[in-house]
Amino acid sequence: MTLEEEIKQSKFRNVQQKAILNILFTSNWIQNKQKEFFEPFGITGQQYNILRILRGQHPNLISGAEIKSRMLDKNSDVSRLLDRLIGKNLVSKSQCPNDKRASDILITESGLSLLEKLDSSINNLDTKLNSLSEEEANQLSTLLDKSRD
Amino acid sequence: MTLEEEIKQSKFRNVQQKAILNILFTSNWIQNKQKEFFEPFGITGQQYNILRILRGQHPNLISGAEIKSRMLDKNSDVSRLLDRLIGKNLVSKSQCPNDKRASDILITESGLSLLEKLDSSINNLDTKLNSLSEEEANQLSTLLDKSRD
DNA sequence: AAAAAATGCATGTTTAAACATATATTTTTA
DNA sequence: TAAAAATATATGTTTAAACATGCATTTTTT
Repeated sequence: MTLEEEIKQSKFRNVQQKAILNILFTSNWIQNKQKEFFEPFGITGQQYNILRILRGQHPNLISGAEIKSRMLDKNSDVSRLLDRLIGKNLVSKSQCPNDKRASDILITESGLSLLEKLDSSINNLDTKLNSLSEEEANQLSTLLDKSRD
Repeated sequence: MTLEEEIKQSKFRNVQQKAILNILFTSNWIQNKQKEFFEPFGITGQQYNILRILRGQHPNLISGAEIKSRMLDKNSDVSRLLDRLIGKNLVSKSQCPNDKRASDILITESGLSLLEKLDSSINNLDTKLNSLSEEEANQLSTLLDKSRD
């Protein structure tokens, strides 16, 4: 289904504006699919985003600020997102000895094994979320990078 | 700045996944710019989305359900979004005589004149939000449509 | 070294999103 | 036509996002 059909709109100010609406619409569409996917595992897309960052870093420690700088949504309330993950025992936190303001965040064994469970089906999600060829996917990324210039 | 730089990540499961992250990141980026733009006018992006739909329809009446079907975010809480717009006197609501369940929504004069004020600078926003050529913008829309197949 | 600025994080508060449920009405089905 | 299903909206409740502020610590400036 094209954007025009999805939002029942046939006229746009210009093709650039149409592309913007399409980005916003597609982002919502992706997030809805992700929500369905993560729901049985008891986490949200944002929480998954943090767990993935922590695994990428594991077994190194990482601060909250560093996590924030790597997130997709730069406005995230990392402090309370981490609280929720700690509450689920997926993440642990301790004071950083070198910088007493900062905290050392680490993914727990339980968090790692949750991610492993997800790994097996995450490829299904990728293909469900994006049916482009390699070349097309690369083109898309290039255009998105360029559109933010 | 490329996605890799923006989220400090150089490896992705596959190019499709990278494209997905880029869509989500770019959508957040756009929404942040829009928020800045709309802030002085006292409305949010979603509220603007509704006002635009209502102007497109004006002077015809339109139901809440029909508005919802045209919105970018299909999960929108249209009922309370309309309440807020009515509170600002930008929109009016009455019971639909043909279908007593439904409501007839209409943009007010005040709503129309707000949109007119926005029109003059909205093109600046478009160009700020998307620096692609016509051809590239079309390509981008095509790829996004295709990625949702 | 003292003062000023910046940083990392927590937390209070307001606002909105998410989710479920309720109600009235209309449409469909049997 | 009576019963069942679907529709349009409102609203209660829980949860999270948004925004601001505060505090301790570190870094920079003078």
